[in-house]
Amino acid sequence: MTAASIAKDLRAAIRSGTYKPGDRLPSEAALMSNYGVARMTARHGLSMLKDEGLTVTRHGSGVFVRSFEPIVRDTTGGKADGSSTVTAEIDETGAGLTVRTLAVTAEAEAPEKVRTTLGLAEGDKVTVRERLHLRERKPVLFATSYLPASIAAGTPIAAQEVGPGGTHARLTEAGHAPVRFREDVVGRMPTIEEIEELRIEPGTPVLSVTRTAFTEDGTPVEVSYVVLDAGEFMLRYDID
Amino acid sequence: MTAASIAKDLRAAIRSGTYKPGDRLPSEAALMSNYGVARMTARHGLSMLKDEGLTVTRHGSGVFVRSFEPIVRDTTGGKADGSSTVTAEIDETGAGLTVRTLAVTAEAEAPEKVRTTLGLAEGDKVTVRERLHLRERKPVLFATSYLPASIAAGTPIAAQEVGPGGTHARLTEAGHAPVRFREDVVGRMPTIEEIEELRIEPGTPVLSVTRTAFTEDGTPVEVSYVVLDAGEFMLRYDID
DNA sequence: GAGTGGTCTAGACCACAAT
DNA sequence: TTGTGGTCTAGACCACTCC
Repeated sequence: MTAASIAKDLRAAIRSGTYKPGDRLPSEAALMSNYGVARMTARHGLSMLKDEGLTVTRHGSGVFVRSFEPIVRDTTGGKADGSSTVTAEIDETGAGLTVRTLAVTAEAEAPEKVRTTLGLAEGDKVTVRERLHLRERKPVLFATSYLPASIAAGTPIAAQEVGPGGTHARLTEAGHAPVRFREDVVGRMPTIEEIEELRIEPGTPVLSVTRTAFTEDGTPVEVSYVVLDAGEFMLRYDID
Repeated sequence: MTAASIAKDLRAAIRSGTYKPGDRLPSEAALMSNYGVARMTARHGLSMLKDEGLTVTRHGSGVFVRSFEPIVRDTTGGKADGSSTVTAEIDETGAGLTVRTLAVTAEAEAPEKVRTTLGLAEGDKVTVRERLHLRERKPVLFATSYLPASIAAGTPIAAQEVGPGGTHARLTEAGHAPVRFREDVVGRMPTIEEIEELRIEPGTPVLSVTRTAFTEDGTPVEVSYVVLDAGEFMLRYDID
């Protein structure tokens, strides 16, 4: 019962404010002598806090209390001016958040899942856009968007630079204005790839958002798979 | 590097379908002899998968591949008929999901956070409702709602049974129809209390939703703090 | 009873940080 | 150089599951 009780004590101390965000917790050696336990037991106690997302460990320097200052990703229904979620994100946080377009493929095979969502036939091609959002150099969001190549190929959507207003503005110009959106949100632990790509701290989940855009007549024109570092974001939905 | 490589091998085997949801992974003893490592090393490899939410361990019986079949919590903007999110949840999943009202307090002190959100003065009382949602006996969602006692006290909202249509129907009858909602969603690891209350598996995050309901003139009439087992839910938002 | 995971000990060597 | 966390070994005892 000792590892758990070490964790319990430290957790209580963090909650009560004895240790504040950024503070260093007692070292493994200190816990060993304070509690009279073996090193693996002290470590286990500390690792529980890490798995709860309460602390971050810095090799060679210590275990520190974590802080949470989320970026607010505001997804408002109201403004039907074509301003996308992406721009909303940038506006919200100002200069701190930057977007990097990683890759654009004008015509690619559609994965099964995408084909079903977009209602495409086998063999139909899609335009793929991959982008990464960074906050102060740290990657915080990774998104892959798929659009029917029959709509997007040959437009700026299939180019590296989409132009002002983003893909939604281009879709509107092409007569496929997206007016309804569906976002499916799940929370889960990151895959190894996501841990590397987003440099996610142990004990931090991701939010996985599947976003589908529909035109007025209900035709899906874009599906995006967005993975966000849950330690960096709050999703805000304003409804009705 | 051995614990990590055991995890890597097993992870790959799970992804490729060698081990399917519900299947049992090799025991610690098997991994010890297969990889020629000490028990703690084999355990550490397995614990990585658990922390990723890929597996569940059953004491005395083995380590098993986990499955994910989410309840869809549909939060549609459209239907302005007073049907609440709660009923939507029930409708979605049918008989599997039940709601239990844990406690109702007609007049209570408002926590600082609640007072600010609802725009109350110090000393103003609130009506508090706590409820728990269960899926096949397992608790999956815990919610605490706060309403100004000046509105709710003396109405069925402050009673154990709110009646048909829920609190929103009662608010509408009382001339405080909630028509706009804000949901703030964050993902994080559960607290110890949440792990116990919702019986959350290790490696499973929670979704924490702060929901605020506003009347036509922008007055907040209810704020709810909802914690969902992320291993059980998908949040769906239909926008515009 | 045999097999499974849960916890703990006591010690070793390594890698990184701060000084 | 000293102190920090990261990893691994070899063994012990316990608690739970299934036959």
